[in-house]
This record gives sequence, C-alpha cells and structure tokens, in this order.
Amino acid sequence: MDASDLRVFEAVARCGGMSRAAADLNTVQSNVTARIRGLEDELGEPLFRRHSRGVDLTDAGARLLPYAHRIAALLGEAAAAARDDGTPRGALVLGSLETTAALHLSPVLAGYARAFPGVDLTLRTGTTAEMVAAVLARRVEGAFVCGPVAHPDLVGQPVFRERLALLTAPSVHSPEALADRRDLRIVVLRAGCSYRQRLEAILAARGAVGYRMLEFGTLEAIFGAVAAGLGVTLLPRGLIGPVWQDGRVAVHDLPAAEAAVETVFVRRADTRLSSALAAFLERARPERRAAAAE
Amino acid sequence: MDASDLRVFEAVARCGGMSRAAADLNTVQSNVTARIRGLEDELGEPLFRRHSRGVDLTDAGARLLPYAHRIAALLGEAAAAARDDGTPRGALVLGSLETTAALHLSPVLAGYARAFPGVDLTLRTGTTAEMVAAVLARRVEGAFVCGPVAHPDLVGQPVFRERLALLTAPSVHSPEALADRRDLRIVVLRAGCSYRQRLEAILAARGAVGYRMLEFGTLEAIFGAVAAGLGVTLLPRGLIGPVWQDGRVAVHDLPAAEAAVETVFVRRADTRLSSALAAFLERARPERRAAAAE
DNA sequence: CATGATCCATCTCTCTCAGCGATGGGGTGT
DNA sequence: ACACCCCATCGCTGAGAGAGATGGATCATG
Repeated sequence: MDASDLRVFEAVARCGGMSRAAADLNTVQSNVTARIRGLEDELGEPLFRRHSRGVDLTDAGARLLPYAHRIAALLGEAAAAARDDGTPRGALVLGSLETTAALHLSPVLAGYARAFPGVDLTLRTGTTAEMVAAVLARRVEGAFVCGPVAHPDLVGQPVFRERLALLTAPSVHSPEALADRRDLRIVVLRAGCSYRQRLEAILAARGAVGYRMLEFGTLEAIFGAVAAGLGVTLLPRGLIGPVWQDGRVAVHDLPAAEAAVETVFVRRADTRLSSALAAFLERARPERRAAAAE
Repeated sequence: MDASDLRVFEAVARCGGMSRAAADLNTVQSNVTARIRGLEDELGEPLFRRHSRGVDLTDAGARLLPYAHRIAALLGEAAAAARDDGTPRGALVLGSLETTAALHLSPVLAGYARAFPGVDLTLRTGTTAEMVAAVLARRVEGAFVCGPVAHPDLVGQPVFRERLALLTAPSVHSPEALADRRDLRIVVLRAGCSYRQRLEAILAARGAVGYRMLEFGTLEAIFGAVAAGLGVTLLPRGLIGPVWQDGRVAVHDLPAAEAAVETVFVRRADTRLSSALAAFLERARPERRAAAAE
C-alpha cells in the first residue's frame, strides 16, 4: 500500500464515483479503477460497493478512509517540516474575526510582511464558527477567534483581551432605556457574528426582547446605521474612537462580566507549529506589542 | 513525496549509509542514491551530509525523520484497520512478565487460540522495562507488566491484582529473622526483574542489606535454590502452591502495602485497538475469568 | 419500449521511471 | 602505495502506470 493509492482512494470516496474521481485527479477512469482494484486485492477486502450511480464505501473502506486523511495530512506536514529551517518562509494562511483584524492585526501584518518577505501571507476573515471549521478542515493554519473555544482537536492560546461597549444613537442615555423601544434592532457585521449572541444576552438581561437584525458588511455602515437610530451594536472599545468623539453615536460601558471578551488563537492540536506561524504569534503577543509601541 | 521515498529515507538514516540501506532494503546502492537525491530535489533541502564513512542527517533530515516513522506506522495500521472486520484475525504479538504468563495467562492463551484459529498468537516474555521498551518500539502490540506505568505515549489498564509472598528456606521462621543472615542472597528469575526492587525494599525495611543476587531462568530452579537455603525470593502467592505444601520452602505473608502488586496491560496510546487484541483483553478480564471458572 | 446518458470493467498500446549492474572518484586506514 | 569502503553517475531493461477505446449494466425519460 502506498500513499498515492490512498490519495486515489480518498478521491473516489469523496467524489462518490470512479469517473468523477478520475476527473478530480486529472487522469482517466480506467486508471482509477485499476488502482482501486489493486488496493482491494492487496488488502483482501473490497473497499467500495459498485452500483449504477457510482460507488459507496464498504465497512472496510470506511475504516480505511480516516487513515487516508491522516496520512495525506502527515505527508504534507512532513514536507513542510523538512523545508522549515526556522526562518519563516512559504505560505501562511490565517483566519481572523473581522473586528480583531481591524483592531489588532493590521500593524502586526504589516510588520510581519516587512520582516519576512519570504512568507506568502493570507488573511481570511469570518465568524468564529466559520474560522473554527476552517481550522479543523486545515484550510487555515490557525485563526484568531472569540474565546473560549473547547474542542478536542484544537489548542488555543489567549492573545488579546478587549472590552466591548454598546453603541446606540446619541439620544439613548443608558442601556436600560432600550427596554421599551419596540423598534429595536441589532446591527451586526455578519450573520453569525460572535458578538451577536452576547448582545442578545445583554439586551435580554435588560428586558429587551423581540428585536430584528440588520447586517452590514463594513464597520462604517454599522456606525452610520447606529447613528441614524436604526439599532444598536456591540463592538470592542478600541474600534470606536473617532465616531464616538464626533458625537455621532453614544457609547455605553458595560459591567466587566458582560464587556470582557477574549480573543484566542486556535490551531489544530495535531499539526506542527511552523516557523512562519511561530514568528507571527510572537509578534502578536500583547507584551511584545506593548514593548514595540514604546 | 511518497511513502516509499520515506521508507528509503528512514532506512538510510537508520543504517547510516546508502550502501548499508540498500542491503537492508534488498536493492542496490544506486537506487537508494537516486531516490534520496530525488527526495532532496523535491524538498529543496539536502537531507544527508555525505562523508567518507557514510552519511548523517542534516537538520532538515532530522526534522523529517520522525514523520517517516509516523507515516510508516500509520500505513501499517491503515492496512490492519481495513482488514480488521471485527473478527480477530492476523498476527497478535503480546508481551508479558514470565510470572504473569505462568500464573494467569496459560488458560487465557489456550482458550483464545481455540476460539480464534485465525489469529497467529505470539507471546514474548521479559522484564517490565524490556516489555515497555518493546511496546514503545512497536515490537509488541501490548504487554502485561508490573504496574503502575506512567508514560505519555502509553495507556494502561489494570488487569490482575496479586499478593506477593516471601519465600525462604523452611528453617527461616519470619522475615525479620533474615536481618542477621550475612550470606543472604536474593534469587530472581531474570536480571532486571520487576520484583527485585520490591524485594530489596522489603529486606531493607527489615534491616537486611548487602545481599548478592542469583539469577535462574526457571521457576523450578528458583524453588530449588530457595529450598536449599541459598537465598530468598519474592513471588506471587498463586505460583507457589505445590512447593509450599511439600514443605520444601517457607512462605511468609507480607503486609498488604508490600504484598500488593498490580499487573497492568499497556499499549501505545496512538495505535488502534485491533479486534484480535480487544478479544484477548476481554478474555483476560478478571470478572470474565471468574465467570468462566464457575 | 426505445433511447440516451452515466457509470464501471476490461483490453491494448505507449512510455515513463524505478531498479539493476558497472564504472569512477574521493577519502581512510594500514 | 595499496586495498577498501563509500557515494555519484551512466546506460540498459522491464514492470507498471497512464491513456484511450470498447462493452455491459442500470436508470431516467418521453
């Protein structure tokens, strides 16, 4: 048995058919058939049930499939480990919440890109749930998400600690005044945004329920909507300096328990920490950034 | 990069030279050279430093080597998993202390071999330290050893609980009487036997120090030596029925703290529990054996 | 029921590439 | 100086992977 056999096997299992797998692998169907046959002969067990719509896994195939994934991942990691001599190099794909990227990451990204020109840096943004899924699927090496995250396959480390504040129209003088607003809406950056649940809890604790949701793709649009009295939002304090000073929106501090949010960096527990990523995290560490700011 | 490349790489690293690796792999040296070169070209990093006595690993090679091991192990496990349909079959190589094998395992082994004729069962015996090393090196799937065993790569489960007894010549009436015996020796089955340390501690607690050691390969020889007054030994009570009844040796019970010994079954944490092994452990479980004895 | 589409198995042909054997150069110990 | 051991390289050969064509089976559709 060989790793390339397992690659073919995995493609067939994923595509649900030998013809489709052949297209996926840029080869012809007869080849796929032959290699699967060879693998089955070697193992002495059929791996797929053939039927007119394609194939599906037998029990033996289902037992083999997770190994195919693990071995493929391990081979990629082996090559990366051999190439990684401690100086960051190659591709580094990270994920982040959009608010975290805006608030904390831009100077880190800029400095990192300057310091390590050998690294092809990619930053993808999305919600905590999306990013966690991306990390698990190995689409990104790791991600900055809203903590805490507990998953057996992930390891996390706290990176930033922020205080959230409630943003409302200037005419609202306290969060408690929201309870009797019947037309209340919550404004979020994206559907599924991590702060939404927290905002719902905060409003519910003050007797405000039954709100609708507005989703805007940019922070500026959100500020505009809040300033216009369309709704309220919850954002890290660090993000709302200029808008608040302009008096366009009112910023309401919250009790520490409600305001505190921790950004953690998560990555798969079973992957090696690449030099490129290690150097990035080193630059993102709070103490380091404080020192750099002096 | 391919698993067979890594196999060649691993052999070269292990043998310390391409010629030796070629012999080990049943191929010729030019092939090994070519494949290593190919691997190095693909990775863009030299993996070995060539010198007149052979080769040794560069840093990149040293980073790659553990992956070669893991991938090789995983490939073997993948084949075993695919073939393993729940009915025990194939090779099952276990380790055990000799005393445990003699005391507990023979009926289990016999019954298991009868119940699962498809399994090629092998039992290797040795000391706890030897067996733990064998498990870690994957030479055996698991082993019955003297507990407790704490190692990050191993998982253990208690299987048997025994009471040890001190065996002396019939003329010795209590363990305390040994303190003034200047010619005292301890008799063990093998150098490095797990019970030796415990016996030393027991004797030391009674003021007996400065003994010599005798090593005999069989239990009968040990009984003979003890009966002849050559020394003392420590064995599970269950092993010493007939000899004690004959009056050839004196059996001294010990306090529970000193007598209790737990036999645990250990295996690597990162390997799948094969059906063959699962069935064996099921048969070795104390409650099961008690039920079978009724 | 006929037809077309889809999917897998099998066959043949081609050609790459792994493996083999031989040779050569470099270094080491005697 | 010589024998020895090690690795690099070259040409040759054959197994085997890949490409393409064909055929049989099944299913959807009108």
